[in-house]
Amino acid sequence: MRIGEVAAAAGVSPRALRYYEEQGLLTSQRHASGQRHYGQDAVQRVRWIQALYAAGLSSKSITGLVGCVHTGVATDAMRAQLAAERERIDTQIRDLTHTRDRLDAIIAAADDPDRMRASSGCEL
Amino acid sequence: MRIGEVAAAAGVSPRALRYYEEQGLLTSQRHASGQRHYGQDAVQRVRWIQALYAAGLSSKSITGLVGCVHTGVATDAMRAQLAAERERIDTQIRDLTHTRDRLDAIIAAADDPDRMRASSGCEL
DNA sequence: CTAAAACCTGACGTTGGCGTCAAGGGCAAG
DNA sequence: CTTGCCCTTGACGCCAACGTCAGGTTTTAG
Repeated sequence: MRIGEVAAAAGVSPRALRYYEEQGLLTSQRHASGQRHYGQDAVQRVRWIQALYAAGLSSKSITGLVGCVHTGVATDAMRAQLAAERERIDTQIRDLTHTRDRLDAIIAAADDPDRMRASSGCEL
Repeated sequence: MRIGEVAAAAGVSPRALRYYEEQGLLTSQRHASGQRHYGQDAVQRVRWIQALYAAGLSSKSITGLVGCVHTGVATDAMRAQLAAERERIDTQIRDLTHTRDRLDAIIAAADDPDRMRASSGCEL
């Protein structure tokens, strides 16, 4: 697959894929003319990278995880990083859940004029 | 309370509070000399603002919500925005949960040499 | 064969949520 | 009074994940 195809399939821009390669997150076979060529699994890999970005990991952290899984070898430092990131994400999920619940309370108040008036300044 | 006290209590910098005021997220009483003065509730308000930032809302979105709750009046547009943000956060929670579960699988593999070897290239 | 579409490298632009000086004013303690 | 900490505004700095433009090559469709 060429870069445009992979980008379209993964829902990102070609620029993003070149950036990932620059950061060491994604590799590609180069055709004689210099054009990049990817295997089918590149799409899943890009989606996974996107998920990790969405979870707040930096390029450097992702590089570590990629190297870990790629080589099939996990050092203690890698295991520690995996655990740390996992905990960070877990905390983030709890915080977001709490925020969502508070938003639900505000929405309930906004849908009910009586409670809206009664709760003036309740949350904010 | 003065700006430094509020900042310390909320765990942010005074600079952040001035920035919030600049964005219309936070108001303050001004003393004759120009110094800002806040009520007790400012701390909770700042924590709430932080939670919304952490949930991925922009200053402009937060301004809308603040205005909504502050005036005690919710327009249809405000209700729509509240619902939209709530859904965004809910989706984000599901995505993060999925990412965390995949990380868990990788961690399990990394802690078990046999599965580590067997799953070479499994997720990535 | 040719023209459009897709690709390349390199480099500068963007955005948001502050950090960080710079230069000065105010106020309680010793 | 003065020392020192906290406050003010204004302005530039920062960083990451790309967007975008320039200027040139390659591949593909007709």
